[in-house]
Amino acid sequence: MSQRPGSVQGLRSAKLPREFYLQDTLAVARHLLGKLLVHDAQEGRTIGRIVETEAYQGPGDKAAHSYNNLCSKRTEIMYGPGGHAYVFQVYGMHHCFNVVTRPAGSPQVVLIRALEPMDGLGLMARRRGLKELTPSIERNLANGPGKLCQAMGINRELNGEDLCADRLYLADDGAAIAETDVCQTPRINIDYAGEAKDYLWRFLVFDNPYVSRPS
DNA sequence: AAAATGATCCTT
DNA sequence: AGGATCATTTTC
Repeated sequence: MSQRPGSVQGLRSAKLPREFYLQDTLAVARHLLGKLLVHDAQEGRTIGRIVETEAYQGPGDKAAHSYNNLCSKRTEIMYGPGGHAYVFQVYGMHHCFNVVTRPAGSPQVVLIRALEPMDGLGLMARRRGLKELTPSIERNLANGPGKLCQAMGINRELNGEDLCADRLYLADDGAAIAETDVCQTPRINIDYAGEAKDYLWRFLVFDNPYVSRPS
């Protein structure tokens, strides 16, 4: 079954414009819920709907890689303009995909933590090293930052990628998450971050089966 | 040059 | 609860 570029399952979808990413980081994290993440790779197209995010708000945020304006080879992409990919490797084996927010000079990002698989599920399963696709496996395809990168084929080669271009981008297909369906919790695995560990900067869709951890 | 540290995932 | 596994960062 073929699909026109710019359309998903028959519905027209619009790529998010640069201005979207320049907003306040908490607003970006909130409004990325329900949006589509699209990767057009050589091996095929994969699409997932975002159901969980975390905001990392720059120099004053002890959990952020850019805390204290730390700028290194790894973090330099965060210091550029919003709307670019920040991809890094953790624990030597997993990748994390972040969206850079705010104008240049303000090193803030939103970590994408979980997706509901929408298209290219076979390819996602193959990349994840899974043989079959049961509903239970489908829920485990992209319910974590490392797993979604593996399923979507996102690695450091895509670090710095312009999300307003055609390879890797986010899109709005008209689906909206109601305020009453948005949960906020502390961020995951940042116990080292002092008082910042309690900030409610994780956003997830209430009762959604594709999140990394239930609300 | 060497040691420490993970924005994770999988198995027990 | 613990181990895998290694790039990046921090410390000597």
